[in-house]
Amino acid sequence: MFAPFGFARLMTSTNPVSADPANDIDAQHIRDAIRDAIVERRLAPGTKLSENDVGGLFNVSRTLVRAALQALSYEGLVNVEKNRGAFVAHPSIAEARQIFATRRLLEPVVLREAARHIGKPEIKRLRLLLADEERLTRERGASARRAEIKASGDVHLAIAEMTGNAILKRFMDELVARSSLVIALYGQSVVSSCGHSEHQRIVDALERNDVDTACELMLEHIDHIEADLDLRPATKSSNLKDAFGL
Amino acid sequence: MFAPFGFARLMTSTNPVSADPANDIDAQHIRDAIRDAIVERRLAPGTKLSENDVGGLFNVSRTLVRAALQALSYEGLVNVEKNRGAFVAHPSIAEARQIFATRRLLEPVVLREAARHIGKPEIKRLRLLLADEERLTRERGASARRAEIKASGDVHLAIAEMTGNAILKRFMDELVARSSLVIALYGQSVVSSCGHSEHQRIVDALERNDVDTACELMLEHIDHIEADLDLRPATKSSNLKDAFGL
DNA sequence: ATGCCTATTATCGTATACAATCTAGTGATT
DNA sequence: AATCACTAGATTGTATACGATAATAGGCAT
Repeated sequence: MFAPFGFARLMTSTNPVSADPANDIDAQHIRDAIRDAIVERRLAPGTKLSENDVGGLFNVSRTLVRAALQALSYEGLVNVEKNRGAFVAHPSIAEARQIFATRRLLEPVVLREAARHIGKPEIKRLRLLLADEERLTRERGASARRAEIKASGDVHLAIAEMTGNAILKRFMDELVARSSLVIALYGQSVVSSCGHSEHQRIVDALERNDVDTACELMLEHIDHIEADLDLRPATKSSNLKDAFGL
Repeated sequence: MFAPFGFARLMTSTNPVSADPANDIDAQHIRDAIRDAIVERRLAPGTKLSENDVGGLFNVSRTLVRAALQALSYEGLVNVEKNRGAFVAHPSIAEARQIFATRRLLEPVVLREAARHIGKPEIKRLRLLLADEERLTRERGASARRAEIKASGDVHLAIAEMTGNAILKRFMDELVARSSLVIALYGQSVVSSCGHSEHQRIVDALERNDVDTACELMLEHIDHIEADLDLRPATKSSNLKDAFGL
């Protein structure tokens, strides 16, 4: 069987790999490519990631693909089922709630920690990200939509990076990536036009050194994202929907 | 070259593997064995984990060993250097500080979250862990010492588990494991006789539902652990020490 | 037509093989 | 004596091969 449906989504359109002469692709490269594809929702939750098919796309053996999939499994973006294969994670409603619960717990901590290291240049960098995000909001097309999703996460990650704490940053990496998966599954609106202005207000508060307000806004922001999800206890149709949508 | 120095420390003494008939060892098994060895400080930071040697110990091929080492690398317990091999992590002073800084940020959050789910049975479970810990404190010998180290971490992990949040729990898993590594490297006293009574007071506070005090005690506890470390900027001897100690 | 059983095929799990890279040791040169 | 160059050995990186497991399809009985 061939890659069942547009597996080529895995590749960024500007980066054809087949017949690439200087082709030094390693496991990390593959891992990043798959993660980007998942986070930008080019790969739907539940999609099977066959070792052969992925390897074929990148012109590498299963060995490297396995390494990449194993790493992604550790990040919670991929589920590896023994003797069955790897699938793009398909978080349950309980997991979805847990991911957002953890964000509500961690983001204020991150924000306060970041605030201690934020000065003029950091604010400037955040403003640039916000500008990017806003520009994408106004553009049309699927590609802009994907970029917007990524940009929205990047704001949170940039703040995490400003803590200067690599561990904290990595925890946030995981949470943001998995959130994207949850939104892909349970999101209702195309979201984030509201999300953007909220980011802006958070940065405004940071600029005023008003960390308490920034934290409150952050919590509201997370609440709004979660409110846009349909986390009701699985109208049984979800099973059917999977069968068809896939 | 053979396993340079008592590589057999990797194996738990009660679990001989060679010539084991029902020998269904997988990557996870190896990963756990190595992690336990690191956390219980049977393997010194910086030790090279040769794929051949480890594979030989478990009677498996390099394939499984590589998978295990890769997973451990993601947890921060092992550093994999390209084309050079895997080494038990040897956290720098900066990393050590970061690990404890992150614990100071996270543990209060974890504690408050856990407190919401803690009732009589949870307190009872913690008391049991404390009893174990105290018993080990009084026992003599290296094996009791190792068990004590593990027991001390288990108290923190049990609390994390009581949050009911698997993600948070995993974050704490990583932090506690890496802390053990830092203590192995920079610890001065054999520690933890003080640590135990501090755990006890934290649980006491939890039992009284006095979460604020529990958090304060937790922060003091972490401070005490860190205070026992020698995190001065590297008397250059550390390089020499490696050469000899290994 | 439905359900159960078996044979086939595809995919994964692990070991092995070979190529690329690093390390150590030897000897020549300054 | 110290440094550099080079070769031999060991170790890792990646591909491939083979056995094990699970999904699939076809035949038979009900």
